[in-house]
Amino acid sequence: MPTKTVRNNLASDFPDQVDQSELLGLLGYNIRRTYLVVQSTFDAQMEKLELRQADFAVLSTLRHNPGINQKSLADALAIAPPNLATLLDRLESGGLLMRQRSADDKRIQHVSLTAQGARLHTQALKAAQKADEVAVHKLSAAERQQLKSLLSKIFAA
Amino acid sequence: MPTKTVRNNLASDFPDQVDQSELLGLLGYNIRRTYLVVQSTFDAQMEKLELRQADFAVLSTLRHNPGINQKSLADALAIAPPNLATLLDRLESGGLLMRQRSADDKRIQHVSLTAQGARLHTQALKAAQKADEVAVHKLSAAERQQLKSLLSKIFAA
DNA sequence: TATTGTTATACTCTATAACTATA
DNA sequence: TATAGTTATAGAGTATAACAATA
Repeated sequence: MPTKTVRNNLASDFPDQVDQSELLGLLGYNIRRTYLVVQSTFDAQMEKLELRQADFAVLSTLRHNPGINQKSLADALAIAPPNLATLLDRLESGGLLMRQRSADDKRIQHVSLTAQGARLHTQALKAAQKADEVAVHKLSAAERQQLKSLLSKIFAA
Repeated sequence: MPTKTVRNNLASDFPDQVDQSELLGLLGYNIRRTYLVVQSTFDAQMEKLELRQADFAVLSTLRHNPGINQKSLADALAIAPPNLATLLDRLESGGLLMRQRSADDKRIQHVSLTAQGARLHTQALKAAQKADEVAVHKLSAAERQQLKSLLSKIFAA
């Protein structure tokens, strides 16, 4: 094999030799890289339903908390209120949810899924579970539980 | 205490009652929420150095792989080449790194830190380690190692 | 023809300021 | 005065297409 060929491949072969030990020693970097993988797996599974990550989080929360107001929804999902407003506009236009002004306090909007929204949530949940399965298929059930427990210690209030 | 006050606080108190069990049952969502926390902790620590997450990843990789080419750097850090090009432009303008056209293959740029870049990297590493410490302070040393090991099973090739 | 790197561009996500209507 | 929600907008992050230079 000619030396030239080896030299030509040097650039693309280099990645295997890249020393990333410093970055990989940082938990934050491991979480970042894991998030990138999980995110793209999720998006791939959810593509056919035309739902984004935040959309699914909203559908799921509405399914289990019908009539929740937007402030609570925004807080629970860590979405800024202006961004939630436009997200809800879009899902409402698509017939997935309804907003109802509170009679007690007319500032408040109560949000609920429509029947169509509930049906889509059922499908979306399956897709999300499938994405989870694809992303963490290398982990045993015990390891998955362990990972969830460790992560929740970091982000829980 | 008047009933009215309680009713006024209902909206903001609702979050504590929000049922998020479905979302929290998904590992992907746990990783997403953890990433948000870690990211903002990192940004807070790195703010005074005016470095973004990808900037630090580049400085770290250059420190340990001087003369690496942009293709390898892009692959190693999962950054798209056009985005890496502009990122390097910015760091080069700031005097943190140098690009040197390869003599063997004039398509290739070899990238290295300047002395100033190396000094900034040293400070940035301390900030990154501090951010790690702040984010995962609730975890024991054994748990941190365990978490790192579980995460790397998900994102490693 | 294929590869490295660049430019231009667009799209999504996120953050902030200012406004309304209600309380 | 304070809060819920909205509008408008700006910024950062990411992705793609097209190109120049070189192999």
